[in-house]
Amino acid sequence: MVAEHIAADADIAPVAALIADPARAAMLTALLDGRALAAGELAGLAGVSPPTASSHLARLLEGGMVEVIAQGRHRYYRLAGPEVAEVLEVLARVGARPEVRSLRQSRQARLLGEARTCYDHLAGRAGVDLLGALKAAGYLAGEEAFEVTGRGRRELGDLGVDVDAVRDTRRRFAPACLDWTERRFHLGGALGAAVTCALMERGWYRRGVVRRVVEVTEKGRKGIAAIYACKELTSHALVTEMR
Amino acid sequence: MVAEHIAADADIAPVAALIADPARAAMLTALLDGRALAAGELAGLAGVSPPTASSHLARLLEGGMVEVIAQGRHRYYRLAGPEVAEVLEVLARVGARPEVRSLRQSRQARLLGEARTCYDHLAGRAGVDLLGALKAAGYLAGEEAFEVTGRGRRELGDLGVDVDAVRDTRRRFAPACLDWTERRFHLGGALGAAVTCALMERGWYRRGVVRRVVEVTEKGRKGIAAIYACKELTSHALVTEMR
DNA sequence: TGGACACTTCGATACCGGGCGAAAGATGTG
DNA sequence: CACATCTTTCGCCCGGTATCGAAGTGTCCA
Repeated sequence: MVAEHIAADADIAPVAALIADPARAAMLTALLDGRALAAGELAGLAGVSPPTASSHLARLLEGGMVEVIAQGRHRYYRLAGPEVAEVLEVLARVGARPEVRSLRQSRQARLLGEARTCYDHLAGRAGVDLLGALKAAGYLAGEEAFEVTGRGRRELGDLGVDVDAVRDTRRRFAPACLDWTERRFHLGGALGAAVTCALMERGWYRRGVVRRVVEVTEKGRKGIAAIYACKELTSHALVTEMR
Repeated sequence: MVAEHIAADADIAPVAALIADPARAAMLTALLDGRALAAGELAGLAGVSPPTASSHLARLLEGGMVEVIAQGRHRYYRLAGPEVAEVLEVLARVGARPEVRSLRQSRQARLLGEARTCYDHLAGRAGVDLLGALKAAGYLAGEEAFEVTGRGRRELGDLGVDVDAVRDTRRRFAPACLDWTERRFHLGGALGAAVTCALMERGWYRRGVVRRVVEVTEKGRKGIAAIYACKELTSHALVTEMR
C-alpha cells in the first residue's frame, strides 16, 4: 500500500541525509569556523581519499549546504550561510544531550568547551563570559535578544565595532545563542560576529591549531576584566588594578 | 590512512542519520504537533509496514529522539522534547530555502503555511499575525525575545494565560521563533505554548484533519482584531462587541 | 612546452540498512 | 481459557551508496 499521507512539509530527510554521513559531517564541522577550505584539506580532515571527498562535496554543493570558490587549481569550499551553521549547532545540541561525559575526555573536546567559534562568533565558556561582561557593564540590555545601550555603542566603538554599520545587515542583530557545551547563552548574530572579529584583531583571542578552537590571551583576560570593572567605575569610581 | 583529525565535537552524524530516512522523518514530523501517537498510526502515516515502523521507532528511541508510553496493548510515541522539535524546524528552514515554490503547491502545504503548530505553539501566517497583534497592542515588548508588559500580563490573564506560572518553567520564556514558511517571527517558548493552548481552548483556533494544521475560527479572527483594536481602546474607550 | 599538482570523473566492489512476511510476545475481551 | 489486536523479533532479499584506484581535465610553474 502506498503512503496514506503525502508529506506536506518541506522534506527534511534529504537535508539530514547530507549531514548523516560521517565524512560529510566532519567536513561541515571543519567549515564551521566560517573559513573556506580546499577540497584536499577537507579530504584529509575527514579522513577519506580525494575522490571520495570530491564526491561528497559535489553532493553538499548540489544540496545547497556549501558554496565553492574556484581559485587557480584549488577549489575552496565554505558553508552556504549562517542557517547551515545553525543546523549543525542545533544538531550538536541534541546529540550531546544525555551524554555522560567521561572524565578522561579528549584534550580537544575540553578546549572546545573552553572557547571556540560557532561559525563566526565566539562560543563556549569564553563566549558565555564575554556576554556576561558586556551585560554586567551595561553595554547590552535584554535577556534572549539584546539591544545596545548608549554607553555600549560608545565603548564598543572604541573596541573597533561599528554598531550602526552592524545594524544595517539583514541578519538578526544580537540574538542570544544557546551553547551546546555550556547550556548557557552567548552572543550570536551580526553583532556577535562583529564583536568576535574586532576582538580577534585586537588580539584578545587567538585561533588554536584546530582553527575552531580559540585561546583567550592575557590581553583578552585583562580586557574582559576591564569591562566588568567598568560597572564599578561609573558607580564608585573604583579603579581596580589588573594583574 | 586513518582520520588525521579526531572529531572533538559531539558527532552530529548519528543524529542526522536518524532523521535522514524518509520514513523516520515522516514519523517525527507527524509527532511535531506534540501529541503521542501509537506505533501503528505512525506506520500508516509513514507509509510503511508495522514491522518496519517498529524497527524505526526502536532506533529513534535508542537515539533519544522519542519517548514511549506503554498503555495497554498500545505503545504511544512522542518527541523527546522541544529541542528535537527545534532540530526538525531548523532543518525544514534550510531544506525549503532555495525552493522555487511552484504555484500549484499542494493544498496541505498551503494550509500548513497558513496556520500550523510548531511542536506546541502556533506558527505560519497565523502565528506571525498573532505575534503582530500582541506586539501592536502593547502586550509584549522586545524584538527577538519578548517580555510581557503590565497590561499584557492582565489581558493575557483574561484570556486564560497565567503569565507568572509560565515564567516558572525551565524553558526559554518567550523567544522569537523564525518561521520557515513565512520567514518572519512568531512567538515560541513557554509563553508561546501557553498562549496557543489557551486560545485553542477558547476556540480561536481549531485543529485540522492533519492535526498539525490549524484553522483560524471566526471567533479567533474577531479576537485578533480586538487585540489590535485594544490599542485604540485605551485611548478612545472604544468597545467592540465580541460574539 | 613539458611536468607537477589539485581536483574531478569513471568503473568496480563491498557493505550497510531499509523493506516485508511470518511468527512470536503482550495485552485486553468474550 | 480462547481469541482478537497491537507490537515486536526474526530471517531474508534487495537497492543505494560509500569507498578506492585509475584515468581524465584544468592550472600553475619552470
